[in-house]
Amino acid sequence: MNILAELKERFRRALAESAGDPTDLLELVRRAQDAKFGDYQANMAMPLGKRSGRPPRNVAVEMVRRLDLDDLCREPEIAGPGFINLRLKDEWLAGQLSAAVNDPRLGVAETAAPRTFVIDYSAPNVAKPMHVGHIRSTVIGDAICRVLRFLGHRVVSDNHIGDWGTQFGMILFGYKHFLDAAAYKSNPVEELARLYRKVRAMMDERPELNDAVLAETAKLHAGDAENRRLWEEFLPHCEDEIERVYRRLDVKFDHTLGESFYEDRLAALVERLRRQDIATESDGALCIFIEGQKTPMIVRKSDGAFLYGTTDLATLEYRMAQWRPDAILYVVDHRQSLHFKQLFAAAKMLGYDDVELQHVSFGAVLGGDGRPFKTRSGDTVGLEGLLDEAVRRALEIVSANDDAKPDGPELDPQQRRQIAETVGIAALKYADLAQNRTSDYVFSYDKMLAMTGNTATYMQYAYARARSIFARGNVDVEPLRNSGAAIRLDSPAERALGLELLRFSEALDLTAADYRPNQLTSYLFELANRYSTFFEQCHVLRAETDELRRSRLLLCDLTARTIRKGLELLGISVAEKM
RNA sequence: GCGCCCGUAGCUCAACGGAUAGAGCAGCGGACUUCUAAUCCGCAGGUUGCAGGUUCGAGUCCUGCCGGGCGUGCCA
Repeated sequence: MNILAELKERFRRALAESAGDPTDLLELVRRAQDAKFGDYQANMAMPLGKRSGRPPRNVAVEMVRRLDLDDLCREPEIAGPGFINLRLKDEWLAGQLSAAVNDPRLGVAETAAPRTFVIDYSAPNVAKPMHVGHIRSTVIGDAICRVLRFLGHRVVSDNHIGDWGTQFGMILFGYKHFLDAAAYKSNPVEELARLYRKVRAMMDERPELNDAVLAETAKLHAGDAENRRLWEEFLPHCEDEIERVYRRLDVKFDHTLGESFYEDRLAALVERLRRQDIATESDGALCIFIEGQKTPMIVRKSDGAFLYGTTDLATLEYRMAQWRPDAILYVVDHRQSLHFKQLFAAAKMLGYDDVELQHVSFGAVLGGDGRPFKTRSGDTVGLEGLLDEAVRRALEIVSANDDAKPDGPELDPQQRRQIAETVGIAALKYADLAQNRTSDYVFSYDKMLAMTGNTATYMQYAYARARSIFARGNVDVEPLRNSGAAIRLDSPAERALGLELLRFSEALDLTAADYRPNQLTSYLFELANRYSTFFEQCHVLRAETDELRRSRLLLCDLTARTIRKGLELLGISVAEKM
């Protein structure tokens, strides 16, 4: 059940008699900002009054008279200039919760209008080790995939890795001049990473090396046998390296079609662009000039080489032909907004105007000096080191907490390590997911690895506490769910929790609408918060009556399942004990 | 120069044109003989960068200014 959708439907019927499309007005039905105004509110009386020249309060009164809400709401109240405040009936809430108890989807319906999405995210340069800057795209993109899929959309995730650019020129150059053969043999990934860093550092000191590195890249692109052979040898190692990180982050892709996959399509594409007069020559380069934009998108350099815009255009064509998507999302940091503007404009010129092309942008990660975080700067925080640090911190807290349990520790060292891995990685992911800002943020261990307050840990803890009640009380949850036991919402804490549980569907819709996982983190935080209050105030196992005990157990069960599902959709897992 | 993004509590951030701008962290004060205190309850903290404008209503939209970030024809 999506309460908001149901309320909108009721208002739609009430508005049916008035002329015009009520869609905009229905957007003014929303959750109450403050609980003292009720559960939901409708704010359309003011614009309607304006439109018709009548006092908004009169409009509101008439609206209420036309509304048919008796089954779900108490008598609506009109307040202020014409706000219509709605308070849901406890019996109706309880009935909806009972329905959710027996629904594997927890009351969330699949969309009536499924779409096909291609989602482009993560996309690291595989020739160099992943660093902290890669987290955001990977984690946000993965969460968007999971949410859209759960809502019933078709999702194709595609990791457009950088496997064909200058970075390979750098390791080719490094391999030819500075290879430690023994190290390469025993751990190729590490040795390639070392070579990358070494060449990177040397280029900073001696710019004249740029030409030599570019020459290696050019030879690769031109089909030089040795460079091609080496590239084919390096690539699997590079992919192993990123795959290890993805496994640890629990991130999977349907496809990994990197730049090199499109290499042999570029010449034909560019030729077609030229034939269709979409691209024209300027200063020796082949350019697409876009209306209203000063700088063109260059698709072929004056030396004949193609650029990443060319590859992206070829990639877009391939995706359109292969998957016929309704939307392609690019989860990439905001610094590339001009590039995407150009790419999307060029796609339109090629006739792709039936597809939603979205740059789902986010701010860059800055170093401690406030400068953009770059691999080349000496103090790079490698992604794996960051994961290790998160897990290390989590282990300290897990151990301290377990040691402090009233009946003594209940976790063995192996369990503690597993929980620390779950909690630590979750903290890291959550730091990115909880943020809406497109502005940059300064890298900070403390911020990324925080485990108190609005963090994944808080929700995982709420989950573990809810689950432990069933273990402690020896309650078998399946029969309880099937028992048809009633849910009671007599106390404020129970009612607040129950209402929040029924908002899951709304939160997912909000998340999908603007591709913003922070809508889901906010919801889960609020839910865990309501549960924590409930947990303090309402004793479950020692409830006054058996009926109340069963009702509260069902609330615990629903809370646990909703938190687990919500976190799962963010790519975060839970632990049964913490 | 031009373009895009951002200025909200000490810090990090929420807020779909709607009511008295909300959280977390940090600070202060309470709550573990009671289902896990990674928690809960309370207090304090704001001229939403500045100045105009549009609107019944502006943190949100428009204009100008100040401050910051990013991008800007042959890197990705």
